[in-house]
Amino acid sequence: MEKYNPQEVEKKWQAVWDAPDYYRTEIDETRPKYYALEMFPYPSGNLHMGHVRNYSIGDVVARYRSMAGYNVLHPMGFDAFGMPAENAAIAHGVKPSDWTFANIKNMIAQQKSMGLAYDWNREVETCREDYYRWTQWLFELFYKRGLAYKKEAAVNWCDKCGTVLANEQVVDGKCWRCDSEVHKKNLAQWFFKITDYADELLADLDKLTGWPTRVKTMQENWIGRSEGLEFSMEVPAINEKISVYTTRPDTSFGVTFLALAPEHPLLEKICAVSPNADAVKKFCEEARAQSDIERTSSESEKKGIFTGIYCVNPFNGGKVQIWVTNYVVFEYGTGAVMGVPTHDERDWMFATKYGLEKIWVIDNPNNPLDFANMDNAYVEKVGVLINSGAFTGMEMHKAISAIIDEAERQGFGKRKVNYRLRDWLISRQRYWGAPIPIIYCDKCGEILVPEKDLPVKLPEDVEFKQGALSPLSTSKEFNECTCPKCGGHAHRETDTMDTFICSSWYYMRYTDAHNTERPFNRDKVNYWSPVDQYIGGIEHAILHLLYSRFFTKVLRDAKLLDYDEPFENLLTQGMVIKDGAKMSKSLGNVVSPEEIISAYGADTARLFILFAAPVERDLDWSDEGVQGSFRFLNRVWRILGIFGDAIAKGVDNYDAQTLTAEEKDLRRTLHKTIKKVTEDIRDRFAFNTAISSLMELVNAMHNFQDKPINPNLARESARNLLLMLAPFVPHIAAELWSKFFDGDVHKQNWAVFDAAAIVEEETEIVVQINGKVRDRVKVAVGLSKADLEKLAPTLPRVAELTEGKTIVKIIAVPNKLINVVVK
RNA sequence: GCCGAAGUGGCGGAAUUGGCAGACGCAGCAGACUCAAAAUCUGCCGUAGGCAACUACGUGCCGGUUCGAGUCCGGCCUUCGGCACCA
Repeated sequence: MEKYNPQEVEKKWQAVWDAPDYYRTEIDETRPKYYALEMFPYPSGNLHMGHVRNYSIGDVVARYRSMAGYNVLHPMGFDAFGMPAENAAIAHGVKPSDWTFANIKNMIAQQKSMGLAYDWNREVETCREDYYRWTQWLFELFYKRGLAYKKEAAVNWCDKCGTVLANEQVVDGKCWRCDSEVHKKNLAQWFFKITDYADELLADLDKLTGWPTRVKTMQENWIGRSEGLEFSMEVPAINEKISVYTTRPDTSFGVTFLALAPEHPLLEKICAVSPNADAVKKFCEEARAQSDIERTSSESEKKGIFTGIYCVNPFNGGKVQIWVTNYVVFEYGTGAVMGVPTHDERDWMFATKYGLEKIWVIDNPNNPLDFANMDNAYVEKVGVLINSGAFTGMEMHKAISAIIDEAERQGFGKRKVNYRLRDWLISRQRYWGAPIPIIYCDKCGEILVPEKDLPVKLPEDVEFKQGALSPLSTSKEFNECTCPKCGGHAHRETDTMDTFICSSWYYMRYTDAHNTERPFNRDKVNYWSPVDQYIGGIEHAILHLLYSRFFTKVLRDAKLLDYDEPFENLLTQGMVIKDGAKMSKSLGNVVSPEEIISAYGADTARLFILFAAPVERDLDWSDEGVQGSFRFLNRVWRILGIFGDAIAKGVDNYDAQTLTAEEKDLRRTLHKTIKKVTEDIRDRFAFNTAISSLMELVNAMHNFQDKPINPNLARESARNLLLMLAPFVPHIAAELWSKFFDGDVHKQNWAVFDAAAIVEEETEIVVQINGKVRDRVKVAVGLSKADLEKLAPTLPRVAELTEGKTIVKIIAVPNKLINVVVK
């Protein structure tokens, strides 16, 4: 047989697979469905190794399921709106659309060079009118359901990107994309009301048994649910009430001060009567001038100023000083916090610094506190109330609900659940995104663009200036319009939508990619969804995965679909690193997929990347490792060449009893491998160990390279080896299959495991003395516990080593081991 | 501080249910083939001692449970990730 030439083989099969309907997928009720999905890429222009890893994993899953009898949906598309296209326009004067479509074309060619089994008929590009039309339609759906609203707020602004950002896009006070510091700006912006779904987004994490706990924990932290009491305190001096939120109502009798955020709206009235008004105003201004990083760091010094005004603790009538502080966050809770120095560390520090009163209200009954000599707050969740009126003597957890009940009975407070999660800011002051379909009429105000007028198309006569507000506002043609209601003068919203909106529903569009009446048909989306296996990077643990869950729940409530969660199982792949660091241009450690594919072929690249590390862990790139994978494929090629004549002579159904002992060993290895590879792919995504067992099988076949082999066994082992290789290395598997077998390897049924083949008459068991391995013996399979116990002392090695000692007991595990315990 | 994950040879990693630690691969060493090289094939390859059979030690650290622990329990250490002035 000629030498393995990957370039030739891969070109040949890619041409076959590129036929228009080769991978066309349709609804088929006769087979179970399986939706395999990799996170669609941003069209940067070139695939990197992270993509290669992502798609290789997805392709194994999809190809395996297809051979295992499932009707598999495996689509691909492009998350095509976004900043880089616009930056290219600013830097090089190219149109963002030209730049994007050229990149997509290039990336599709690269994906095809990997031999991926996608149904390209369903391809989605979010920047095309036939897609963003429905993104706008969905915005309108959210709007009609009261889930899209515009409000003025202090929002996150990135100077470098020239746009606002969602909270999820601010990482450690910096922009997720360009890493420059984000600051607050007051702007009127569009929001999606994700907080309406906070409770369900949290509760349904329990349904996601196929998700890594890490991701679920991250979402749980992000949503940040807490239960407590919200109650109001009278401020007699201005005849107003201030609302406060606490998760520790049991400490309510220990309140000695009230801390307000500098943004608190009642401060204006308080200042009007405060003897200290000028200093308070100055303090607020200074605090608000601080950056977000300074404001929210727990290391920053806690500062405050007394307003000179008091409020009343409704539980005991106590007089409470009102302070303004730099550490209370206005956006969370009510922007006002009750100060209990004795049972909160931060309040203790603050009260100590400013000499405020400390009242102990909880004691530890197991280990009473020495109040006179305490130098810290008591914050353990063990205790009994003291100094707390009618609640004195009550266990603290009981007291929490009793005190809430009392506040509700008296009408000054109520049980309250709070979330850290904020509404999703979706406006962007950028060009290359889906325009928000809103018109502002001079007379009628804010109006949705009528459905028949969608899409609101992106204009081309715009200026891309760095730092300019909303490029769309520079297009007069776009900006000026007439009111769809009264026909009068109106103008358009010039912001576009966050691209995370586009990516929140693309996996639904795949199920019905060419629908011109709706985003997708309900029956089709219900047939294919949820996604059975979603595969992507951990960096989307919160952003994309939380937004998509939110979208699914809203669309369910709008009766567009009938399930609660979009992604049944989630696999988060590790990064591809080299020399201990993420591949990056600045470090000069980038290995380009094109380079590897042209040198060794896509099959080698896929095999190496799947073999070198478990999918969830980071993968260290190794050029020697790649060569090892290439060697293995050559080995496969060679042994099948050697087996060639035998394979041709063999038949598919034969009596395995006619095999020699050595041949039976090979057949046993073969069927053990079928079992292991099947379970590793199906149940564990343990591709590395699946491949290692395929290597062992090939090693076992190699034992016959110089010996005659039973043709039937040669045929059986070659056949199953190729079936198992097919999902991992599709080209070489297809080529070798076509040499020895009929049909298309990828359209065969998956390898069938024969339990009878791995049955052995004898098995080797381990003989231990006091838990240490001292011998191995061959015994009949299934030899009973009692027989093994009887056998043990008769073994020469046991007799030798136990001489002069007493056998205390013998532990026997059939087919595994005997352990002789001696003294 | 809270929550989560991880720690095994020179390296990537395996050991799925408490039962032979180090599968498979990489690197390395030795040999075969070759005029030679590449490719290929064969063997060795945790540490220490020993000519060897073998023995002792060995899965981050300390302790425990068990006939038996990489795996279970208690207490730490280190690394990575998330959240964090959230009341």
